[in-house]
Amino acid sequence: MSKATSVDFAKALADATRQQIMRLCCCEWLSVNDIVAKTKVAQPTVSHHLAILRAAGLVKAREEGRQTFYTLDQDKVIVCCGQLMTAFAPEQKATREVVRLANPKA
Amino acid sequence: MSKATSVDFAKALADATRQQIMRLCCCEWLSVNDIVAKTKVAQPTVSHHLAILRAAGLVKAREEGRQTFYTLDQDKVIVCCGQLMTAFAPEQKATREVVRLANPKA
DNA sequence: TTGACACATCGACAATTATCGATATAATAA
DNA sequence: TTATTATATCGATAATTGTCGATGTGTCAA
Repeated sequence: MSKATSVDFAKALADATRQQIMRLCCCEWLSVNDIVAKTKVAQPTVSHHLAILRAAGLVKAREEGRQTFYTLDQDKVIVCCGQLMTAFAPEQKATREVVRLANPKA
Repeated sequence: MSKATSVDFAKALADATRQQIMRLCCCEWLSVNDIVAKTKVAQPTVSHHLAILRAAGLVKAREEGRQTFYTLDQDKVIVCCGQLMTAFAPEQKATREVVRLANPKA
C-alpha cells in the first residue's frame, strides 16, 4: 500500500504553503475552494499541494457532489512524529510515550 | 536567537542524506570524516548538510584539535516534534504528553 | 442539451537545493 | 619553515520543486 517513509513525511511538511493548508484543515473539513479562498494561492497550486499531502497519507478526502472536502489526519501525524522521534530521539521518555499512545492496542 | 520555525525543522529533515547523517550521529559523537566514511558522499556535501542541521539547531558541535565532532540534539527533536504535533494534531492525547515531557519545569 | 461550477491534470517557467571539484583556513607534525 | 590533515566555503551544474495559466473531466442546474 503506502511505503511512506520519514523522508516523505518531512518533505510533505517542508513547505510553508502546505503547512498553512494543514493548519486550515486540521480540525475541520474544507473544500478545495475554501482553501483557495483562505490561502490566496491559485487553485491549481492548492490541488497540487493537496495531492502531495494525499500521497503522504496526511489528509483524508471526502467527495460530495462536485466538491471534494479535505481534512488533516491527526492520527497519521502522531504516527509519523512517533517514527521521527523513534529514529532521532530514541533515548527520550517522550518518544516511548508517543509510540505507546500511537499504537492501536499494544 | 533562533527563530526556527516548523517549516525550517521539516526542511532540515526533508532529505534522505540528512536523515542518514542524523541517524548516524543520533547517539554518539562523530567527526565529519567519520560521517563521510559511513555515508559515501563527498566531504563538502557532508559539511553542507551539517551546516543545515546546525542552522536548524538539530546538532551540537564540539571542536577538538583540527576535527569537529557532531551529535544529534535529541531534546531539540522532541521539542520540534512537539511543535508539529501541537500544530497538526492538537486534539490528540499524545500531543499533550509530548508537550508536557518536553517542557523543562512546567 | 447547454452552461456554469469544482476540481484535477498538463505544460512551462522560476526558484530552490543537492552534489561535488577546487580552494581556503586552521591545526598539527616533521 | 614546510607538509599533511580536517573541515569549511566557493562556484558550477543538475535535479527537484513551487507556482500558475490553460485545459480536461465530471457534476449539477436550467
